[in-house]
Amino acid sequence: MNDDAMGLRARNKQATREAIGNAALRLAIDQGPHGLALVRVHDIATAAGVSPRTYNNYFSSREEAICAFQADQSKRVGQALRSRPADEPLDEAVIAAVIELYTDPEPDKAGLRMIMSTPELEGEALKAFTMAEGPLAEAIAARTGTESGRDLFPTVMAAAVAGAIRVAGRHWLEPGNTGSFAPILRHALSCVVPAAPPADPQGQ
Amino acid sequence: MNDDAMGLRARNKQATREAIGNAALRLAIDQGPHGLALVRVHDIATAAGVSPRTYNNYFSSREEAICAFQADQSKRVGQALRSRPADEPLDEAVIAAVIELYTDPEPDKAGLRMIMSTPELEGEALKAFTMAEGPLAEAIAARTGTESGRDLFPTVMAAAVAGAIRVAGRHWLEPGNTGSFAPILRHALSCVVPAAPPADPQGQ
DNA sequence: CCCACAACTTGCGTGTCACGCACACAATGC
DNA sequence: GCATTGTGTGCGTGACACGCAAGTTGTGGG
Repeated sequence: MNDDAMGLRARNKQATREAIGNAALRLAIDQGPHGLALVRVHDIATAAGVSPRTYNNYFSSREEAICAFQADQSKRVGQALRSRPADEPLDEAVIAAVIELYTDPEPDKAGLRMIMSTPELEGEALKAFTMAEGPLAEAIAARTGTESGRDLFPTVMAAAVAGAIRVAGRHWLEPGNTGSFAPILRHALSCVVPAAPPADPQGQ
Repeated sequence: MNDDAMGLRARNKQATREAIGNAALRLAIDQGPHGLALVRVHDIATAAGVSPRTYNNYFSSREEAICAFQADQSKRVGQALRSRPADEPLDEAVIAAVIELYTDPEPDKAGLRMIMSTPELEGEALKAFTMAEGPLAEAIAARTGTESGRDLFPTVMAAAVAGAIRVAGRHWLEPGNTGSFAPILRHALSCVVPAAPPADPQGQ
């Protein structure tokens, strides 16, 4: 998938980035949402097998490193929509793409809970989710034909979809939601995607 | 409006908070989006007439101080919706409330541009806009009757509206948009608010 | 196969910052 | 008036982001 057409350099770079991100997230989860200040840069770097100086060649703050996995996930939403069949209606395509992306591997609940219920991470978490908007808006515009008159539509819809994903995630984390992520996601998306017939109106 | 029923303490506190926020924003605008690192805490505190230590009794980062005005504005969205007549349909009420809030005093374009086009401020800016979601969701739920089955609807719609406001702001700042904020805002909101008949489908 | 070039990692030094702590002072309630 | 509580301020500390200048490891041409 990404082994070819990528030199050794690029692969190593990707690997270290993921190593640092995973180390940061793991350490943060270990300390819990109330002990984030105890996660030192030195510990993250050591756990990832790099020097502290290298760590901040990749990330300029602990928060950014911890939320990196969500940021990378968000970047894939546009691609996911583009890989849907071209004749599929926009609403169905968006819902299918998002659900597919977020259920192939179901998100790590501990990680999601960490970044969504830690006040110090709120800004970076929002940045991470918002990263879906740009590519997603372009993918939507590509489908609708980039109607210049309704220029705002793709961008606004992308923002709405990103927001729905975020809200669905928060809802999924609430105690008592032990089921899978898919139905919650579908329900949330059906609130903002135009003319989307919810297959399960009862949702939660 | 807030002079009565608020002790001397609370009023002073509010005043210093605004003083620090305004000073931070003004200094940031002076340096421009590329010189944010040159805005020192000491300068903000001095400009606001307080000590640096007091500054960070109110804000724990320069970014937070700079974006404070937008955060305070966002907190008023819920209130704005609640003050709409109860018999008004939800879609019209939301659009009217938001437009009213964002055009009574039209937003300061320099300030908006500062917080929306400075990468280092992205996280805090998103936090500021997102602060509208909680109160707004409650206000929406109060109108729809807090249907427990479609529990997600108010939250998702609030997120969509907040996103639309943010996108509209970004669009308004683009060079060439010299008109007022209202029509752009209306156009953006009509993309996410259900069954909203756009009075001007051509928008931009 | 070897070599020059570019990219990446690392250690060090520096300026800035957030925050705990202790104290002075103003506002509040009885 | 007086005790209490909340707020402003100075100082000290620990951590961090980042520029700089090596050393080290991939990359591509001859």
